[in-house]
Amino acid sequence: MTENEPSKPIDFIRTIVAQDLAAGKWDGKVTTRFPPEPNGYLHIGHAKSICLNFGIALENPTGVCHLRFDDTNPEKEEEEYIQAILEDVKWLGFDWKEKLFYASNYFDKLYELAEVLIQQGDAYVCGLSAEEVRTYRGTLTEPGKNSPSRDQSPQVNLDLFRRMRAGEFPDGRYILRAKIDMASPNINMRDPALYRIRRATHHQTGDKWCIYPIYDFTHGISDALEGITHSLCTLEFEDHRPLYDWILDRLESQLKHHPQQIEFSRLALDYTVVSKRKLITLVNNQTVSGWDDPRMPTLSGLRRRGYTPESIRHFCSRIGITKSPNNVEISFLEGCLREDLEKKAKRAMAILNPLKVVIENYPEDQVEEITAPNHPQDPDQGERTLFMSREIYIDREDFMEVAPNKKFKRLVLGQEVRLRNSYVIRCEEVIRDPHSAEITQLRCRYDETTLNANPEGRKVKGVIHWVSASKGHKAEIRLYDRLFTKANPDEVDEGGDFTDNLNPDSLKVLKGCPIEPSLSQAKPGETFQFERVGYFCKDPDSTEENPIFNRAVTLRDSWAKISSQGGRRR
RNA sequence: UGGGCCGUCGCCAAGCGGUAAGGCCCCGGAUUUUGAUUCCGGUAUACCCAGGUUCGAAUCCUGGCGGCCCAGCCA
Repeated sequence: MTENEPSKPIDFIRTIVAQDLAAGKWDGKVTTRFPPEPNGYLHIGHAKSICLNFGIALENPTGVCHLRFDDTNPEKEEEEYIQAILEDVKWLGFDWKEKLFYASNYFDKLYELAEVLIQQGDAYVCGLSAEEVRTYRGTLTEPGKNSPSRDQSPQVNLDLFRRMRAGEFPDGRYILRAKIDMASPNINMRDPALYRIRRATHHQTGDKWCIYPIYDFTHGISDALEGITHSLCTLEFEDHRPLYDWILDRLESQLKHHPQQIEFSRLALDYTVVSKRKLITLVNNQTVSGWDDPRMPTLSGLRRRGYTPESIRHFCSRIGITKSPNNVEISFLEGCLREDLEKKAKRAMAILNPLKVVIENYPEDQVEEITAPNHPQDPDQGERTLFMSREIYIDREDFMEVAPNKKFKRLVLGQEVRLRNSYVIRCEEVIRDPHSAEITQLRCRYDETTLNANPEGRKVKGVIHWVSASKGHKAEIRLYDRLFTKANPDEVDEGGDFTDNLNPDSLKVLKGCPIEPSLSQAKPGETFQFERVGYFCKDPDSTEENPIFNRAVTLRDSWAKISSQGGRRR
């Protein structure tokens, strides 16, 4: 599944893996894992991690990558998310084979190891309230204070812990804590919590447990139990590595395996948010239609928008893996999609903003079938049939009564233009609504010698797209724009939040857009290039009567650049 | 502020003491029945700053500056 880039990117993590392999470390094995918590849908940031972990496994003969649900917080997790995550990883193109795990698979073992820690004097049951624990922890600059429970004997701790498990205490009454150092400059080492009492039904283990282990305790042990060699995570866990190592060191006699945790920077995309907390807010506020709204940076949203797995994998490969802030421009992602779709998407014509054109010298009842290639550079993609008729629609943007400048090469009153895959027409007259003065129709004439042939003695430089008025179908077209108006949505005034920067125009719905008939056979999820406009993906909400197309991304538009420079010279 | 991490072109990113890869963007130009694609060509005397070591520093040393993360019984 590696992308065939000219220069294969070898990052610092792959370098470490290669060195370990060369040194014969880990018995020549490399085992990674992708450990999502099922508390939301996967997004583009997860794709980076998935491509890294599964990518490394694929690149090495002994490589294996596990998919493990980090499901230690039943209050926030749901089965629905598990199914969505499984589907998204598969869709992205990766296969965990039989290596599907849940941290909850290890709850018995985890409990047993917690008792070992207690017996070794490395953990104790603390009776402080949540608020007290916070106060005792100290601050960034001041050391914390020892809990009164800190020096209880292992016997007392063991008894209390067993009673915690047995359900003798209410939620929050006690926690199990590691006994490390309340004065550590690293706050994560100030006797962190290992287990809490929480009477919540777990999506995998039901009501078997009323105590649940915390991430720091669970993660490293799960890694060790699965024989993970390289435990890759994002930078915010750098401060947790001493704890990861501390736990595995204390349990060395039990586990006999100590993976290496390596951190890399998480992905940040501009003009969007990549944080499950914020994404779930957008879903709950109904700012978007759901996790798979095409404006969402979730994998399901991108899929519905028209993104291909290849384009996302290529994107992940291009941004690389480092520890420096990975603030990537959204246009970079868009470029990856264009690049992929340029090769793959069949071409078609659709009119977003229709203007009727009547070709006066075209026979009233005549309809010509024109065969056009589905892809101009790739004959293997086949052909489709276009229908030429007396009345057609063109895009309003492709006509101007008077050319604004000499560079304008679309249709102008009194001038000629080529209809894509069809004839050259000349605009003879502009019909306006007598009241509004709005242009309602163009009267044109066509040159019947110009089908698949250039006209004699003159050059027609412009080509515009069109759809037959009588034979064309109608569709709903949804135009998407960035979800936020600021590159960094978190840049807000005092007291505000990221939703203040929502883009009110992130979705525009166009109805009754003329589309060429061949498009009606499209299947949901199929992507086309609407020539001269952009790439569009058929939405699953489409019906027979109302096909819906989502704009994945526009075509690059150098004319927009020129025309927006307005009166500026050159 | 204590601790951890980061700072090379607008963005991503190579580089690991020998005189700044590549990709995206951008700017020219060619071809084009998509102002798309494709194809040519151009773009950091410069590596956060200041000193120092060295024949030679983005790479080593010292000191600054800037940014990100941590005070959940979340992950």
